[in-house]
Amino acid sequence: MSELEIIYKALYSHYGDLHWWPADSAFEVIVGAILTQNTSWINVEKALERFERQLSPERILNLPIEELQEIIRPAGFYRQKSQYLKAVTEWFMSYDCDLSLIKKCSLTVIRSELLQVRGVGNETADSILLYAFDFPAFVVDAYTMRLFKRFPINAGKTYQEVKNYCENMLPQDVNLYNNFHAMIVSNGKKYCKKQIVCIGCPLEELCKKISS
DNA sequence: CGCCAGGGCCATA
DNA sequence: TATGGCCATGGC
Repeated sequence: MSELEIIYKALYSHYGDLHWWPADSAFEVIVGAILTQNTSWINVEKALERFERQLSPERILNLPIEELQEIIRPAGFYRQKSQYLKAVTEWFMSYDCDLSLIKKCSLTVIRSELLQVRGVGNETADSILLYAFDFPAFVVDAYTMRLFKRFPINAGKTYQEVKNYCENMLPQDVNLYNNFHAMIVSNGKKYCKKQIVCIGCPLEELCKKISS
């Protein structure tokens, strides 16, 4: 069993299935993925609530940029993110907002298209692929990097290296990728911010074993 | 008061 | 390829 699978099992025995992403629709996942860039989720929730149950591609495109900025202000970086939201929504509209149409395409095609959208980088693209469209795209984020550095797992230095390492090491399973990232984030918010071995962390025993 | 949060863009070397 | 500055709010 690989180190990754060992970590997964340790986390899973504690967290179980988290059923991410916390959103009511694929489009809300897309919006949330933009808004949460370098931003705490609690602030993203505040911004999402300010749409007052009226979050649709049409509305995002029709809203004057100033009004959109005012709505998403609590999520920070609101000037750039308002532009990003309009850009990614335009891309979504190019598929007529049709999920089945998007899912018929290959992961590679959709990923490269997303990466050409302003404001969509590696992590945002993979988050959208995995959590909005159910593609087997492993999501790497700051928590993942930190976690691997702590153990340590030499998965690589760049985003692509770490992503490829994980995808090659694990079965390409949407549900596995979904819950793995969800658990890494959930655990990372609480533990292992500074110390290598954190008391109470589900990975505590594993940390001790590896560091010894 | 300072630090950071579920990044990405851009300029520079 | 690899740094560094910048963006902005809210919690601690």
